[in-house]
Amino acid sequence: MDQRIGAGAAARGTATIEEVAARAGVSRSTVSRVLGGGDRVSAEALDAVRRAISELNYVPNRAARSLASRQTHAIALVVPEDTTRFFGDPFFAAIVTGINARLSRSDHVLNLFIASDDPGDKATSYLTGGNVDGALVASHHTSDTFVERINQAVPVVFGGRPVREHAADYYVDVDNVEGGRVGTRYLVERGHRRIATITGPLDMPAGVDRLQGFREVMADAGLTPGPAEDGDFTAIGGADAMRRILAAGDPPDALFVASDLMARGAMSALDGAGLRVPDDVAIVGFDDSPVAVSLTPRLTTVRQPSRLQGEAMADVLLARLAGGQPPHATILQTELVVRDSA
Amino acid sequence: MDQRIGAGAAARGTATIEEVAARAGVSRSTVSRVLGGGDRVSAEALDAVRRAISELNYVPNRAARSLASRQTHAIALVVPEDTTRFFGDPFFAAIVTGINARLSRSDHVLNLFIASDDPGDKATSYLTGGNVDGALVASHHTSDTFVERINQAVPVVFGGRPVREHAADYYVDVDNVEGGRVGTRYLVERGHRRIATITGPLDMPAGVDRLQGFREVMADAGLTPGPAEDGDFTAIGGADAMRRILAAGDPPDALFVASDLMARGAMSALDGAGLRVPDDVAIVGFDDSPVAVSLTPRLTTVRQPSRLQGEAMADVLLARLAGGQPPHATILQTELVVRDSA
DNA sequence: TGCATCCATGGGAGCGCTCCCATAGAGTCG
DNA sequence: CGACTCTATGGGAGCGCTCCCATGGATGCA
Repeated sequence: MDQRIGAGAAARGTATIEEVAARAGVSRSTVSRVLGGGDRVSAEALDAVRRAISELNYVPNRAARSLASRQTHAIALVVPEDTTRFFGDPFFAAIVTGINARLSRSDHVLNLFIASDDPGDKATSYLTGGNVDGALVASHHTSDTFVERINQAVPVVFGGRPVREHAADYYVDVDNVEGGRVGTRYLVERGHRRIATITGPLDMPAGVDRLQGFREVMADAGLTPGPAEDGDFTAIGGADAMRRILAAGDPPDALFVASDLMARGAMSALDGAGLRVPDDVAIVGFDDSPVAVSLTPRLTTVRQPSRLQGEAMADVLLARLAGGQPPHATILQTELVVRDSA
Repeated sequence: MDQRIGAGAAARGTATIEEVAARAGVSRSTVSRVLGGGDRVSAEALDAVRRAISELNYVPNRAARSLASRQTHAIALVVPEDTTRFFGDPFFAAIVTGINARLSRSDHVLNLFIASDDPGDKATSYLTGGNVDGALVASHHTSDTFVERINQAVPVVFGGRPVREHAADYYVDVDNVEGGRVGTRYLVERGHRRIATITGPLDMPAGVDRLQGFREVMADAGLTPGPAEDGDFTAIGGADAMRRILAAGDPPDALFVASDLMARGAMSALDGAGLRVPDDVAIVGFDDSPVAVSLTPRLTTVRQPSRLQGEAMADVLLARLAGGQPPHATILQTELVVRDSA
């Protein structure tokens, strides 16, 4: 109700640092030191302050702290324009979960920005205007100009290798080339010979790298790679790509598909064409997202540690903010999960 | 690079309000008034200030503003524990998009909180500690104790009717009962008689309400409702529910399914049982999320305006914060989208 | 013409915190 | 034992803004 707004504004009078100090019988400065980690504070003082804090249920005022320290303790999560797609993909869901998990162990808050490339955009000027300490960019497409601008204004960590990679950039990625190799190698080892692939968009490093892994293994095995069709990392795109592959004649006996979602599309297209998985066509996906086990047959897939990737992104950014020297590139390993589709 | 951190901290010296004032030849106060909406400011002053702002590329310092105004201009989006599910559902993706769209037109920022029910939880004390102006709660399950606590500390708007509805609560929901009626009525009008339903979890209002709509129409039509099985709003749950319905014997000739995701599961189970959609069993889903059109046959479904729901949630909260008197309940209408599955 | 009223404007005070410097007391060392 | 160092502590200043009140000029009305 409305009085709750009023009450909120009043109850907002959470204790201040002065009140905590008074109760603990120390000065403001000592409380501040305790808040900052408890260095240079005697054991008794530390104890008294901690007790006062919990008795008064004291929560430091972020605004005051930011103003004085010139740090915002806020981190932006910048999400590419196409939100529905972003959130609709379990891969991103896992990343966000990981970021959050790491951040909840720090005293930073996550600000969510659905970024548009609108020049003079409010969000951009907010980010470059000193209102966040750093940004996590989950864009997997061309690093639009606004990302460049943000990258110049505050420390940024990219999820996935940036499109226009710059030596100064920081990013956390999965070893997509090796993932592509692992998935393809499994198919080769199982005796498949006519192996096609459905790729991610080739303007995205993840799409390119997985395809490269596929090609390397095929070449090493002395096999001619089957068709490679772009499935756009979506279920619909995967189905379309599958139909194009089938329309080309000479159906493959196996398929390396660069995402689980696309594999789902491919499987339904295969089904429509009367082909059976894995008997007629074996399929290996990529992600090991929840959809992998929801399919029939359950999908054999290359697992990428997406949640971990989110945590690592936050980790690297936090390390940079703390003045550390984290590596520019953090590469996480993939793992094959064998189920029923291959 | 690291010097970028330093540069950032220095470049952080975005112009201050005083600098803008000096450049515009007015006082700090006048600039502040312009920032606050430009009331009580002469046309010339207004113009000069606006020009100075854009020339200096001035962005107000949020921390200082918050500290002085005792408003944080931050709004929390509280997401239930189960993140993967939350983000994995396109329904929620649409809601988040809507919230963001509305907020980007205000000067509020969105803080994302993946809430755990951990008592003494950092996030909870942050939220109740006066660090946000209000919260949007996307929980569709039991309103856990932490939500209660937040609800007492700051203005909250719920997405969906709260489980334990309280007269003082604000929420934005879809007319689920009517949606259930619309979907079922279509099936009845098409001549189907043995109509079963797959429901959402019955501890969620959306699950209960859609079922109620289904039952009402069946009763009005003088039909005996077929089995109602809980599909948990997931694809897997939908498939399981479908199998249970089939196992009960006497297969229905139509199905009202309370979400598109569950409809997808149901369709694959039907397919496994050798039954054809819509010839053997007609299906009406609920949501009209992207999966509806990705299915074969494309799903006839009850569209709910999820993006709009997100916008409305933000709208109501903003209105409350501005001291307005928005209605406690905002109910959005559904609409039948006829495609190929029924 | 005089006085009340209104408006645009300027400046002081203060939001709650951190940072820096000063200080007192306790050790340490030659 | 004096000079020095080190540690814990307190308090002033100031972060950049908003809010409130005072001011002076313009306007309205009798």
